[in-house]
Amino acid sequence: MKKITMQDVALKAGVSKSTVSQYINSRFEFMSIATKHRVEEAIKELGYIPNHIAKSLKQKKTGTIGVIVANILHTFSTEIIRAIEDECEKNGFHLFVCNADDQPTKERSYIDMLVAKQVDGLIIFPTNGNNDYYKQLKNAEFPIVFVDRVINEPIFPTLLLDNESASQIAVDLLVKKGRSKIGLVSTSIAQNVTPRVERIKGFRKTLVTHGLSIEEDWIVAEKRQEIGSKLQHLWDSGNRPEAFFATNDLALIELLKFIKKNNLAIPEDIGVIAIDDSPFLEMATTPISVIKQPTFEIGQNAADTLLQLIVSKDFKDHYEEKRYQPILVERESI
Amino acid sequence: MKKITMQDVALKAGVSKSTVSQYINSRFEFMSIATKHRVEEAIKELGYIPNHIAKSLKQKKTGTIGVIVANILHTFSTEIIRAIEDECEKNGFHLFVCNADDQPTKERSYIDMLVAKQVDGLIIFPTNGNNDYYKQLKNAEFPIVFVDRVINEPIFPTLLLDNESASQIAVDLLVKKGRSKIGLVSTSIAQNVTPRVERIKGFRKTLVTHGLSIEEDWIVAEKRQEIGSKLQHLWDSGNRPEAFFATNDLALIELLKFIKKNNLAIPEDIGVIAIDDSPFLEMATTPISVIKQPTFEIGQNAADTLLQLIVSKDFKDHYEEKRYQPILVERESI
DNA sequence: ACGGCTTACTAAACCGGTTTAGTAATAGGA
DNA sequence: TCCTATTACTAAACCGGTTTAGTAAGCCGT
Repeated sequence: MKKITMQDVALKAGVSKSTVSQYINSRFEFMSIATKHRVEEAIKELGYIPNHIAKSLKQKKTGTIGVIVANILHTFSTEIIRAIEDECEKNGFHLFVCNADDQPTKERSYIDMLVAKQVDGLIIFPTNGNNDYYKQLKNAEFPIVFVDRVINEPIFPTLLLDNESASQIAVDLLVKKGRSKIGLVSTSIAQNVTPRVERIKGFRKTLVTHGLSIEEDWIVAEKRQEIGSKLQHLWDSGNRPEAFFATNDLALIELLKFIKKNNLAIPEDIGVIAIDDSPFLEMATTPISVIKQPTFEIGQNAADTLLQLIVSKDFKDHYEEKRYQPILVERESI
Repeated sequence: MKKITMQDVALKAGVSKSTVSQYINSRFEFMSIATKHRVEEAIKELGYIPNHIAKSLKQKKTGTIGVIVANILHTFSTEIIRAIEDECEKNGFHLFVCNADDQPTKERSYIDMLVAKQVDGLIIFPTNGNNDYYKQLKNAEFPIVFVDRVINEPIFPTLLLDNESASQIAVDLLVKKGRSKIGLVSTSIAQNVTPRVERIKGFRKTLVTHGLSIEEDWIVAEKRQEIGSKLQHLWDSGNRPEAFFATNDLALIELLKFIKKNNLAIPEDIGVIAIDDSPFLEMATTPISVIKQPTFEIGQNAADTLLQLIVSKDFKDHYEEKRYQPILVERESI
């Protein structure tokens, strides 16, 4: 069935397609009331829907933004995306969301695809394996904002949690509650992922600050599927921490599975604190204490920063990282 | 900075842009090796990235699909979307995902926006307030697949859970475990949302099948924010069920909050079963029994059905609903 | 009455890639 | 040597909306 175009509307209304375009874009300064009504009627009668593809080709903008997430399984990622979506929508932009699964090759092909689709800008949770390509895009003055992770050079605005601070808050609270034997659970740092690396660093620093020794065996940083067995091994060795600090939600899930499996009571047998929240943690039998990221604010700022870059085209040589303060939500698990 | 076009590449390689287009589209049948290499070199040297906008205008297809979710807060929605994404990606399509918040006006404006962006098809979790518009799109032979909810006429393929069966499985299990006083918790049915309505219907039917009376006060179907107080009221009245059946994950969250607030033990003081799962339910102190939807299969089939409709353009007058069997995951909460 | 300015509208070029019909050169067979 | 078919490549129209420069009519002031 034939698609209705402006030409069809023009013929129906007895005007030119330029006039129809003026009408569609609400440019009425030099348009008579009679013309206005005829075009309006024709559009209604024919059920005309504009084709944004043609408009985008001419105007060299699409009103779309690409978001490339390193690992969408993290709850905080989807929360940040929600905020980005809301902010973009307010400004007439829509998102393509892609999940790179922490793979640089996947990330690269997504960047290519999104650039080919002429997105107006990108928000990337970078995997850290495409640094040269990021530079090329910088040279091409393509608008990008990084979120959650830092790359080797600050060529684009970068927004992320103050990770060391988050760890410090966690350890400070554990110590305050009388816990001095503290373990840490993380997903793998093999790829040098910023939050994980920084959180472990913050953990170590704060232990030292409290005059506590660092028990290397109590730091579990593995692929998700291996966390459980590593924790079991540690537990069975007899030299056990009194509490665990999980550095993200996926690590927490594995930790809770381990705790369940060993029939441990929280906080009697083992204390628990984690970074990132979930609705279920609040209503667990023992509600879990967490350190939240201000995900809404991060997402909103990321979107605003990108939209500003898109409009202004004002590219700086370097950008200062923007760090966000973590938020303690103290419940009953310590 | 000027964007590189095929014309630029053609000039650099000493060929026409038609030749470059042939190269880009891997049409080498009538192309000499020398030409091939010259074009390849030029593309590499200039860093040419194709503009899919121009391509889409000419070919009248964009390789994008719109997904409009009625309420993205439901975990199963995001699981279905993940499956749709995976399947679309295999076939070279990408998604715009929009959240209608159960509002027909929002849904309508998203449909307009996505059609204007020339998406090749739509997957909609329909809100039930745009039935005339769906018909217009059917008449225009625009490819659509509905998921999770049924509208008044079967004009597009529709995939959803066998909701009554899901409720039956829940009630059957509760009865089997000796529970005869059973309450139900749901989010609001004010908008006649298919799953909620059908699940309550299935609940009633199965109670009757078991010779159990239907206690109207024990059926709580409210806006999410009002569930807690309604449950409290019911509980305080003294006439209490032995177990609750939550018809979706958001209702379950409110139920668990209520249970927590009243310091009730699961399953000693109250039994719990719900439709839809979450990682945390497995590792709760009392792991919660659930009835899962085969979300991956539903999503994959929805994507395949739409892609087939896009390619074949074979529109039928009517379509049979496709119902998916629920899956019981029996844990310890009954 | 005439000239200049404003109003109302329009023709056609453009955005960038696709595709089709056309052209030129070459090779092979009669 | 000539004719036909194939190979290799290209010019230009097209997709649909935007935008700019142009045209015509009318109004106002001199």
